[in-house]
Amino acid sequence: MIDKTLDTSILLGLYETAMLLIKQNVEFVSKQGLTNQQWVILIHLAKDPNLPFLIREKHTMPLMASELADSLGVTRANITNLLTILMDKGLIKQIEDKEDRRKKRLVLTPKGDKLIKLMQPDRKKSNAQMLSGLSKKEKELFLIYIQKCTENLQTQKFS
Amino acid sequence: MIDKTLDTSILLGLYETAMLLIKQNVEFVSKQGLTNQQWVILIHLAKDPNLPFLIREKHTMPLMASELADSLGVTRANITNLLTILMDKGLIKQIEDKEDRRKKRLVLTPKGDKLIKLMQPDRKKSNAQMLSGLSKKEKELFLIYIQKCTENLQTQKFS
DNA sequence: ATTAATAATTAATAATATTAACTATTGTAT
DNA sequence: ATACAATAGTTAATATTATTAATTATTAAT
Repeated sequence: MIDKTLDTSILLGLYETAMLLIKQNVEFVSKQGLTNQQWVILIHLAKDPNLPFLIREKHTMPLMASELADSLGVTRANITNLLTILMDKGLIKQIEDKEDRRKKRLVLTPKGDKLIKLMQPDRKKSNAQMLSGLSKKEKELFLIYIQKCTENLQTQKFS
Repeated sequence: MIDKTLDTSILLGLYETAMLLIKQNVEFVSKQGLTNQQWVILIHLAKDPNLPFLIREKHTMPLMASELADSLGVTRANITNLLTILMDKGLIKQIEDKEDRRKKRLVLTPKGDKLIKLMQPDRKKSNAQMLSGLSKKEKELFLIYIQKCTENLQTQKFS
């Protein structure tokens, strides 16, 4: 018999919430012909200041594929596939790095930029709906708890 | 330019935390030759009282495949595949429902039960580590916020 | 008695991601 | 200066995970 604990209830709760959240997002972005992963790449290139990866690390130069792989937690090969699709759609383009010719910097095209801007209002509405019923103070605490978890999960790797 | 908001920071934070959490769990359960989904099914059959699905709905009878599909948010066909693997491994078994012969109830075998019990100590340790640095009071608030999100995400479907 | 609904399964396929091998370029250590 | 390692990206083959559509069996509803 497994006992009921706060820790495990939180973990399984987080898991379920994230699954629902992804499902909803898949629905949202598929209206624009995007997959969830493609969308996440686009908001990275749009420098969304809410992205944990961009909060933790300052990036003055445009991102490259390997940095996206880091942030999304997938392989570079996978990122290559996703970027090819986004380039075929004309939403992003690669720029060669003059200083290091191995690197390719990634930026939104005007079309990609326009698409992200177009989706913003509905996106914000849907995000607000997910958190409705929580006060500003509660949301601030919520964010702190989430960030604490991420921190713990990332340092755990080295134990 | 996308603006920084509490709502979106929380949403993207949740997303990242869940991805890290799943990665860690995949590592944990793969040591026992399980995938993440297989593991989630096993703790359902072990009646883990921390599972949101089991908190929301009382189940006196053993679960059936369609209920698992509901809880995991996947198709019944997918569940069938997962159950076949778990039965081949001898971790679960099907029991025919006498009252309704369409239904098949799912239970752990002694081997499956033993495996779950064996994994519990490490599981609890890892869950505690994810939440280290948070007080009991903070954890209680955290759980309430998570449950509020799930609620909001589930009612949003009908808008 | 017929039709609809529910439960589970099967087969084919879609999607998503990984591994391993390869090219090109840059960094490092003799 | 040369050799070796490391980084960045790509490609091809494959693994995985999940879905859709069709099928069987059983039960519910009209």
